[in-house]
Amino acid sequence: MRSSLAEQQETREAGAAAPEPPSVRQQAVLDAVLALMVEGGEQLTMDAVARRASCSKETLYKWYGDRDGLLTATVRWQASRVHAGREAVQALDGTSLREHLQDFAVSWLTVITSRTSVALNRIAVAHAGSRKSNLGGIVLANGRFAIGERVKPVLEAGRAAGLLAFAESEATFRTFFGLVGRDIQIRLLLGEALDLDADEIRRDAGRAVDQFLALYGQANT
Amino acid sequence: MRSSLAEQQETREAGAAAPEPPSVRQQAVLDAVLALMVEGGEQLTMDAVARRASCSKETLYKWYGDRDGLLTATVRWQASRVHAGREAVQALDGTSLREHLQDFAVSWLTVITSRTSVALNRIAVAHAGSRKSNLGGIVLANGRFAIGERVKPVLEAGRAAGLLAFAESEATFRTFFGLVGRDIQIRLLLGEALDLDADEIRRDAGRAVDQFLALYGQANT
DNA sequence: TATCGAGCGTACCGTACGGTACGGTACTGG
DNA sequence: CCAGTACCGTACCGTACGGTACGCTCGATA
Repeated sequence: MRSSLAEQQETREAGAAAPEPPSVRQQAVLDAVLALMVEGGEQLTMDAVARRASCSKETLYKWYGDRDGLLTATVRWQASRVHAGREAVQALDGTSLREHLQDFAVSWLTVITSRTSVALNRIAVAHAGSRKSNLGGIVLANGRFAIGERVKPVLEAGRAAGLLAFAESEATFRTFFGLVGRDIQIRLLLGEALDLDADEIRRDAGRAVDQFLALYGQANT
Repeated sequence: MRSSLAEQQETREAGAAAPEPPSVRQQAVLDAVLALMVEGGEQLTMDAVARRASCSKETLYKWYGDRDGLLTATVRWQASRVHAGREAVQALDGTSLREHLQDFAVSWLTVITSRTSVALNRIAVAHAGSRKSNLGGIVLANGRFAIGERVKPVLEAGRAAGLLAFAESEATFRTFFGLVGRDIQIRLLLGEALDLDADEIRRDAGRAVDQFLALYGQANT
């Protein structure tokens, strides 16, 4: 865990860098890629993408260089859509802290259980095995790390308000992350068909927040 | 989550079924596959396996039918090695409960951070995308579900001894699972290079057990 | 020693897929 | 009206890889 801190930083950098926003037509192409990924049946070949997007392979290569470039652009494109703006955190009381955490938990669960996320993560994981162009880094940067950066200020505001007690916000966030996600993501990635509906997600999130506050909360929560 | 319970059962069945134990020579072949997976550099092609194992492709096809069969056999082979015998749980006191949980946490963290597990899970995840022969099911059955089945009796014994309070052991185990694993597995699968040494694992496990007991423990723990 | 099966090494086949080339069309600016 | 540009569709190339065929060696059995 020691050796990787610098690398995480770099990863986050790399993932955040957006070379240039795709044109409308290009977005359509990337959406076609996403659609193919989610459907999964088709083999996600350049031919399939071109057919699906009604464009020529030559154009794909012109725009994205090679297959990896296309995949990378797709991952970035999806990432750019997920980013909800990070609102500034002001004064917190017990209720609003709980609500914030609940929101994070719900939106995180919603994301990781979505067919898009599962498909994208599968691609990225598979890719991480064979090196070159780290999709994994981008996915991490825009998923796990992005939400971490959004949650930590809330935790710190909670601490400042005397609602939470903890030493390192990173470690504390990771506990929160574990309580929320548990075994869900790995089970989905490995092909299990658990589909949580909005209600179950809300209940799950609620339980996670309760547990988190039981561990880190102070008196008046 | 409702619809998948029967399927989980089935998955577990499927994963547990061992058709026939591989001969020594066959084990050597499977070990060669594992080695290639872990090294990752090579492309895990049938040629590569044959070369590495010093056997002919024809033999591979004779023994395993096709590439999928080989992969499946490899996953099962690795699984068969991980299974530590499940010792019967007798009377627990606070200390021995804590020790048991600590052991589980340590061994789980050790497994999921091992290069073998990461490589294997990558393969299985990639495979889960394209259907057919569910490696994912096997990995789940022998990883996540197997440890669940071993932990739950301990939890129940702890409850019987008045050391723990909870309603469903499955849900309780999942919380434990989340507290132990947090974001580690997904980060590793996505290619991050965090390598925990034995010491960090022990500390991590200790923290997880502390937190778990804080949530579910009764007085005298 | 003759026979046989198991299995190694190598050569081979078919195909899928990444990547390139090119002709044809529509739109834009002069 | 004429370049020039962008891009679609299709045909094509090279190669990597799954799967098969075959000759050869070696150890076991009679």
